[in-house]
Amino acid sequence: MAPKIVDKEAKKIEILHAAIRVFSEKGAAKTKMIDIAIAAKIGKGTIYEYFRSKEEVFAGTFTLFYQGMESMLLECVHSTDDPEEQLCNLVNVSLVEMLEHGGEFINIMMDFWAESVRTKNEEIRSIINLKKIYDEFRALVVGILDAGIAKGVFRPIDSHVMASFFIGALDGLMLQEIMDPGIIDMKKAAGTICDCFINGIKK
Amino acid sequence: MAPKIVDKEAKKIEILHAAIRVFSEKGAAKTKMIDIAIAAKIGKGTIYEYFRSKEEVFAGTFTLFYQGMESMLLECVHSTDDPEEQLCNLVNVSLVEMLEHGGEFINIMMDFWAESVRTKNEEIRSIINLKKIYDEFRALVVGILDAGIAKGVFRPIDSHVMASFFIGALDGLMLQEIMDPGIIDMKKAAGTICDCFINGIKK
Amino acid sequence: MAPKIVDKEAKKIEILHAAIRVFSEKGAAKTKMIDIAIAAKIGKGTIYEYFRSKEEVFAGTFTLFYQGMESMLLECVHSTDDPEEQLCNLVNVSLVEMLEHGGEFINIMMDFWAESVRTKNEEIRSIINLKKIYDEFRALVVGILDAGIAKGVFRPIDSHVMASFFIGALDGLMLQEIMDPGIIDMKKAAGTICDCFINGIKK
Amino acid sequence: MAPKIVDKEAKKIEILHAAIRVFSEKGAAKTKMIDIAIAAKIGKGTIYEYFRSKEEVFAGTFTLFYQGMESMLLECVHSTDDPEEQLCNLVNVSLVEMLEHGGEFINIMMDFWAESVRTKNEEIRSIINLKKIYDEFRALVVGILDAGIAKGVFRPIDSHVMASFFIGALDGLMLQEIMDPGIIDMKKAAGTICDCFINGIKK
DNA sequence: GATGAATGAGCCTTCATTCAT
DNA sequence: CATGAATGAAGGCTCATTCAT
Repeated sequence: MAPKIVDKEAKKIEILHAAIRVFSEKGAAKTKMIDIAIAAKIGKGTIYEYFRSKEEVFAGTFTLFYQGMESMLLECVHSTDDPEEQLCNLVNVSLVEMLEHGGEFINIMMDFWAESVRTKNEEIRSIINLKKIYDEFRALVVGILDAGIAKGVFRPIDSHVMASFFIGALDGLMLQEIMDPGIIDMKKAAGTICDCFINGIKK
Repeated sequence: MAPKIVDKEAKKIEILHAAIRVFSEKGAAKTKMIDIAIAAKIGKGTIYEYFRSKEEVFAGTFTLFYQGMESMLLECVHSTDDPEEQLCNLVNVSLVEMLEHGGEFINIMMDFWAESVRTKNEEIRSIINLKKIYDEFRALVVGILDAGIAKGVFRPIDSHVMASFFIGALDGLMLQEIMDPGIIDMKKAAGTICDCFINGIKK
Repeated sequence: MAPKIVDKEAKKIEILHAAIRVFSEKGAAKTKMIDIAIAAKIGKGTIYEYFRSKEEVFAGTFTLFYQGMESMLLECVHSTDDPEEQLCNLVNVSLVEMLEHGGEFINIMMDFWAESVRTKNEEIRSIINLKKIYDEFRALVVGILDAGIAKGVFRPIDSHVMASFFIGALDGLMLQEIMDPGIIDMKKAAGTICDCFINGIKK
Repeated sequence: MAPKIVDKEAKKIEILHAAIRVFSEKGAAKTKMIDIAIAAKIGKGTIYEYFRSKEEVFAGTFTLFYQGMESMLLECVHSTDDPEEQLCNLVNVSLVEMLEHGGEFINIMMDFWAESVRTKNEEIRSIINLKKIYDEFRALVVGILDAGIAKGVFRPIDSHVMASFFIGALDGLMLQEIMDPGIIDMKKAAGTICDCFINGIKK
């Protein structure tokens, strides 16, 4: 029984990874179930053994994405106590690592954004809840900034606005990278931005 | 003859505005031609008197958007010679004005991003050419930064990376505003960001 | 008043000739009202000043066709009393003259055939009544053949079957000419066929 | 695997037969996909599992028709060496057998003629290539006639014109039968025509 | 009268989902 | 369990017809 469940779960993840590949390439709206099936090397009907609908597959990819992102971010923050270093870690992880290890997620993110804003399906809305996730992300950064301010490392800036700005910059850079892959030297950008951002708020 | 042309063109624009409203609300993929027709208070078939296909309507909304944006940005830059002021103008226009006067465009922008990256239709690709538009936008900001560096107002930072960062931050902030309207006090944010950004690169 | 009516009638005929051109080229089913309007160099709506529907235009072209054909055939027969000559005249008129002066009719005839067999519209059926027309045509030929038999010029063949054969051959040759224009040297064919046909039934 | 292929192919043929029934009754242009689906007792979408478009279904019916006709004609010719008998066989097969066993084909033939002449779709044109088929048919008859002339059975007539005449007569007779079913006693007609035709060219 | 902009019924086609094997 | 053949709801688009000018 137990191994069965594990297998079921493993296959589900497999399908989700296939789905991510296709969503990322074609966009969720233009992806057909058969595309996912082919990418997962299974039959079209099999998907429905693991998911009730296309929307549920989409929601599944989001959950997978979110789990990965969350652990990445927390790791960044927990690896040090220095606010400056924490921010730099976030920049590096977001820009460099994400592009390298999860290029597909970046592309699919556009669909998450769009779906998150517009879906009327309450179940989906509760899963692809980017409002909440951005809130959490902002809270994380606000925490770092406030700690820095408290330590006297940063100027007493408005940490909420600043966090939004910080997160926005990361998203916006990724967006440009998506629109025109290679246009931005991400390693260089990460360095410059850390530098500039810290500079802008340092006491 | 002349009034006829004006009327035809005016109706086209009217339809595009209706389309923008619907695209922005439902997303382009989930928008049906009948939705646009109803929003424009015309018959379904009438749209095809002005556009050859749904895709062409979508491309039309983009062109409308782009024209508005372009003139806005150029206005910002031409109104002064001071690099600092120019950057602040861009921030203000992007965040404050755009949200106020073009809330719909912000929403529809997600569809432009997605379509721009993924469409295989060459004609559409040549119209919704965000790669080119971002290039131009970056060039504009690079010009400002380089002027500031030349004047000795800014540190000798990598202006291309900096421009990407700057533009990214604006996009990213709008994105957060879309995800969660009202979460960011845009007027305040604009001020803080001008301040912080200039601070970060000022000599 | 009188000239008005003449004008109306003249314009109707003009439109019908335009319609014939287009029907003949594209086929009735694939012809659009706008095609006819353009061919007639009038506005789309104007057609409806003269005809109630596309079907009525189609029926009109048929009537025009039928009138022309009928007078042609009768002329053939009335120009001589000799049965052999009458048959040869029919052959010549059908193959040579028709192709030369009414190539368009030949093409459109396929649509008359098809519509005649299949229309369920009783009004149309009563106009495009090829059953009746072929009956008349057969009766005409049967008359010639019977006259020839009575005169002792022809063998006592079954004149009804023979007439069908005769008419069939003319239609069938035109059909081949339509499928592959130029494949048949019609002048030569007319001669050979007169010769052969007469030979086959001559005493 | 093998049985699967057979089944798929069998169902395709089944659909084609249903399509032929409907095309033949309503005409290809006025036939809707749903009509074919109902005639085949399947769902509308199922047709698209076997054919890519309505046009392809139409082309399929033609191929079915052509295969049947070709084997029929060749059989006629191969069953004997006597040119006279070969011609009579052709007459009999065309008129009697075809009407009895393929009445539907006769009706649909009008659509083949029309489509063959007018389609601009190159793929369809290459399938419904009546020009080629009539060429082959004429060549077949020319061969018989030339053999008869060589044997001294037939007069030295122009065999190409004669073949066109012969084939034309068969088509033309079927056409009259379509226009007015039963008007022609085909068995009698076949006999009379064999007789007359042979008589007309016999030495 | 003549026109062409407007209309919506109707059709082809797609694709998510079902279900018999 | 896995599959893919079957399905029909749904949507983009066409075009005959209407009607205000």
